[in-house]
Amino acid sequence: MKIGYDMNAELDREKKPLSDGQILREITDAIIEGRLSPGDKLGQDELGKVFGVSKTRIRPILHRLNEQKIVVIEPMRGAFVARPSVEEARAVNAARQIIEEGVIRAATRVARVKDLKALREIVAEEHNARLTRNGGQAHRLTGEFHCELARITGNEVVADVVRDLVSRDNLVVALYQRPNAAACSLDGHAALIDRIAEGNEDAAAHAMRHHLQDVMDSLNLGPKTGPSKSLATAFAHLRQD
Amino acid sequence: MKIGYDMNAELDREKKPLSDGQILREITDAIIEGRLSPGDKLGQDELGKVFGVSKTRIRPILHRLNEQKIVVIEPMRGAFVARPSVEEARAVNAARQIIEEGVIRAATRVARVKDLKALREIVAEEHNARLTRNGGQAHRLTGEFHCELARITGNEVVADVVRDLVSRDNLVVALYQRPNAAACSLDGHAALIDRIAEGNEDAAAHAMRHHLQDVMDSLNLGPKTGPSKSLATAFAHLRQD
DNA sequence: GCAACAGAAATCGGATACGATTTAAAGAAT
DNA sequence: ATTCTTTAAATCGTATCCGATTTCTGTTGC
Repeated sequence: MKIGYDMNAELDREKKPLSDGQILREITDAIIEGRLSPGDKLGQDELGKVFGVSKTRIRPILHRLNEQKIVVIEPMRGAFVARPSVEEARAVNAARQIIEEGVIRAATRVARVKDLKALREIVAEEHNARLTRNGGQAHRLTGEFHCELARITGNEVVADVVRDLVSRDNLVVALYQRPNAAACSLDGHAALIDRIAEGNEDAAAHAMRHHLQDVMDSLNLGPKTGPSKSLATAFAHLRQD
Repeated sequence: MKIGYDMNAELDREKKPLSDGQILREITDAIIEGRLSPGDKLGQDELGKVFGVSKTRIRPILHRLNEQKIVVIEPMRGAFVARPSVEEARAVNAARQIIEEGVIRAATRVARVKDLKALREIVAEEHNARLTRNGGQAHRLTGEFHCELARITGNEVVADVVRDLVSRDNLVVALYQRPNAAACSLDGHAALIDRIAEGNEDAAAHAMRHHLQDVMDSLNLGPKTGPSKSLATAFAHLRQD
């Protein structure tokens, strides 16, 4: 399809110069929510058309996603939605077991009552989301629990690292979808809070490792290839006709 | 700060299209080795001239450094060498204490004889570098020890996280380094190896926390402002006349 | 009929060009 | 003389353009 300058006439009607962060979020959401499947091509020009910007702004965004391991870039070929291997999925989970052990140990040492309260609040929200069949929200809150745990350490750097890992793990979980299994995370989180409340550092660390391992075991690590969808349909909600 | 005027004359004669990774390495090295001081401006055009490329390739590199917190980017103003505050320095060190505790615990569980050998090898190199008054090399190896420790876990993701943290900490140390103090890291590393060899996970974790704390305490956290140098002199070794 | 090859179309990576914004400097007024 | 205003210079962010590489397609040969 040939594009001309007359198209801008329609676009400026609803001024939409999306920021880089918004475009990034749109793409990541599209991937995590399954509107884009692993292996799908992310053409620079095509994405530029979708978001109404030039590929000049698309390219660095794709590189950022590449650093987050959400997309892969093959030189002179283009960008594609990452197809995380089973080994990679295991590696991310193992990394979380290693790093979040240190995190929960530190959190256990410094946790105050209000911190436990915040954690319990998140678990309660998780419970509600689960009851209302709000899978997406529940999924998000599951990650939020671990981020909040990192926040308890009072260390912004640690929180950032954990957030990145959780985000990456979210992608893995979304791709290796689990039909129903997710309740285990609720019990796991409650157990973690109890161990922290007890001030038992070793027990908390042990519980964390097992909790993450449970999440890993609940995944379906068989070969999974979803159908490829077009970029236009994946971002259909952005269109204005 | 004035720049050199004579540097761009003979650059077009050379045939050296450096890769993005090489340019990235050059800039980070220049910052960590002190050839560029915190607050120095990193002009896109100027850097492009230095490396013989267009600013198109410089910009994403600066953004990557920005994500690593080595440079800061102020919108519509430009990129500058990061000037980490004392709080930020403490935060990075604290993050390492938290995360590397998990790392050394995992490493202690799985370490084999060859792994210990590799660690001792690095310590030996550190010792040599210290003897030959090779401060830069010693400094680099100090970080390499921790990266190797992360590598023992067999987890690439963990290794990447640790590498980022070490790189960031290297910048802090380079900025707040006291003239002489650095020998403590040698003894600290040796002690860490001993604890790992003993298989004593708790002792290893304890030693790691104290080792990192020692490094922190050895810094001079008073206000420190180094002299600004020009980009031309900072990358003078790249010139070929 | 199928495989191999050649040319065309498409797309990526990079350089140049241009408007927008900030910074620096020069000039006028009190 | 100092300060405020205005104007010029520099630099950033983005769009457009161009060569290089890949992929697709149509043809040829066996």
